[in-house]
Amino acid sequence: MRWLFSCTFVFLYSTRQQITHMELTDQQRERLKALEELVKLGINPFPPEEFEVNVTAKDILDNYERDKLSYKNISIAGRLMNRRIMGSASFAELQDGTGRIQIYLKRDEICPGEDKTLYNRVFKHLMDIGDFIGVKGYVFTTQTGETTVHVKSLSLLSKSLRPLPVVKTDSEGKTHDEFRDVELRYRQRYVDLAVNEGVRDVFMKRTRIINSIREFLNGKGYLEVETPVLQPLYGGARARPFKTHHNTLDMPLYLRIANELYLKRLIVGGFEGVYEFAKDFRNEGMDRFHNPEFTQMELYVAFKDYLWMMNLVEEMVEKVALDIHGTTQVKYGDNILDFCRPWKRYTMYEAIKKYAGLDIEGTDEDQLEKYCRQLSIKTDKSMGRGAMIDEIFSTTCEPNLVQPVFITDYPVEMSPLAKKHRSKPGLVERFEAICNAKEICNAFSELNDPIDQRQRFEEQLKLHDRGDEEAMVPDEDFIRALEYGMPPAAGLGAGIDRLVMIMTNSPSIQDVIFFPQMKPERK
RNA sequence: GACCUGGUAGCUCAGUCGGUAGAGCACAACCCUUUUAAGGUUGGGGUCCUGGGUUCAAAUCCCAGCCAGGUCACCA
Repeated sequence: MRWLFSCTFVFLYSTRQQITHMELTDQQRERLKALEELVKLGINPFPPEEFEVNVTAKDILDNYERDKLSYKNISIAGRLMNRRIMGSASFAELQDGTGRIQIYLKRDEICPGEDKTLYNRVFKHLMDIGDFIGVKGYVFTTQTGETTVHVKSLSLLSKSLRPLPVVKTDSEGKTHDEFRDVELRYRQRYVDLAVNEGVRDVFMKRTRIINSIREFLNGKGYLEVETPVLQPLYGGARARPFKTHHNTLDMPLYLRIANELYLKRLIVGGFEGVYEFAKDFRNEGMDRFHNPEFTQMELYVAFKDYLWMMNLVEEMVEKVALDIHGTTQVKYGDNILDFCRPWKRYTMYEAIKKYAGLDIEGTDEDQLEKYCRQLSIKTDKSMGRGAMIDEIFSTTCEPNLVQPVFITDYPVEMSPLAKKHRSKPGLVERFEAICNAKEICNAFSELNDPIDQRQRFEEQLKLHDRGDEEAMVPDEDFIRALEYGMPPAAGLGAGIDRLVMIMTNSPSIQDVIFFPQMKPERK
């Protein structure tokens, strides 16, 4: 109780300090003055009472014309976004969670008696753009044909003390003074969401995409699970981790870079289909395709292989496109991407033959190094066959892969958790789905042979000792689990952020993550 | 990490050859009863990212730094 009291006291004290000592802009001072005057008039600028809402902006705009009788007695709340005051009558715009609707206020209707303060003083001078208000009244259509709420009573629900950018759209649909500065938009996403039309829609689509995938997987009978974010050993991907420390246990912990090894332990335990939408963390560079924390959906299904998983991925992503866009064709930048099944499938060797004109099947390291030189790809001694093939693929093929495509059968060195190919030595049973030149999924027939797995980990350890910080560290408990026996299984990792980028035509990963990572503001 | 570009009013942006800092929206005051990027009149508002330097004089030129975006590298 005492600490609560002192916290509250410190909070109030520091708030007052800030308000009195912080340098305020003229517009902030105006709003504080308005707030004081409201209090003097007996109006609480932050009232606690519920304001009962019985309709949304979208509901009115969608249905009023068809069903005018239902909109005689409405109550709606939202943010005041624009005002056009014409003496004793005014138009304004109210924005709620569903959209914007025009409201109409007449002095003598909201102030039927002698006292015109509510209109003349409160509405015209003490309320500002950004304030939350509640109105009651009825819906009508103006002379120019705009569906509008005729206000009979008006109340202030929450005062806004900072000026919101005013974004306007003209009759041709052109946006003026859009809140555009990306740094401000990402740092103050609340403002971005409040004033920029379309931003909210991107994030609503993000949730719908995740729901669509979840629905699909639940429909197949797979179980959504949760596995540790804090891991004593990081594994399941090639990446540098974030390291942290547990005080009581006095031991290092890592934020997960993947959850693969935990989900496979669950397959060992007898679950036959498990998935998780996982926040993963990778301590690497950032650009418009990489945020240090990102969302990956991983799925493991017993008794299946990577060929089966390819069909599932096609079905799943096609469903997402249909759920979000109603068609398999999705506009991204200058391209129309078509997710209609079946997608093209190339082995990695076929892709390199097609796009680089090189036949690398059966080539030795010297020959590959020569090819790399031809393509001006830098090589070093740590690079084996696999690494060079991977490099050749990413420089010559990937940029050309715009339409969704599966690339299959990767070199074994790059895939320490994938099962060796049933018929092609040196390769593993793995595929990536690539779209718009970026990987969106990665999957394999999971390696379930504990002896082979131990050897792969040992190979990785050698790479690690040579200075490869991304090489995987051996996980003895995982091997122990495999030794008890894991059924054959197909596994998948799907980059949710990148899928959302594509489905929402967003050029940067920061556009699909509410609060992308940023350096602190200097103050 | 390297290179390129940018940072000016609350927002969006101009700012010429180095010579007292500009516009639109927003804000304040006034007018206006169906407007809609409402309109009209008047007015206020600036650490020109920060710190140095050159100069009689710097938003502007030079150097260093901070933040952001882009390209590359690293990385899936």
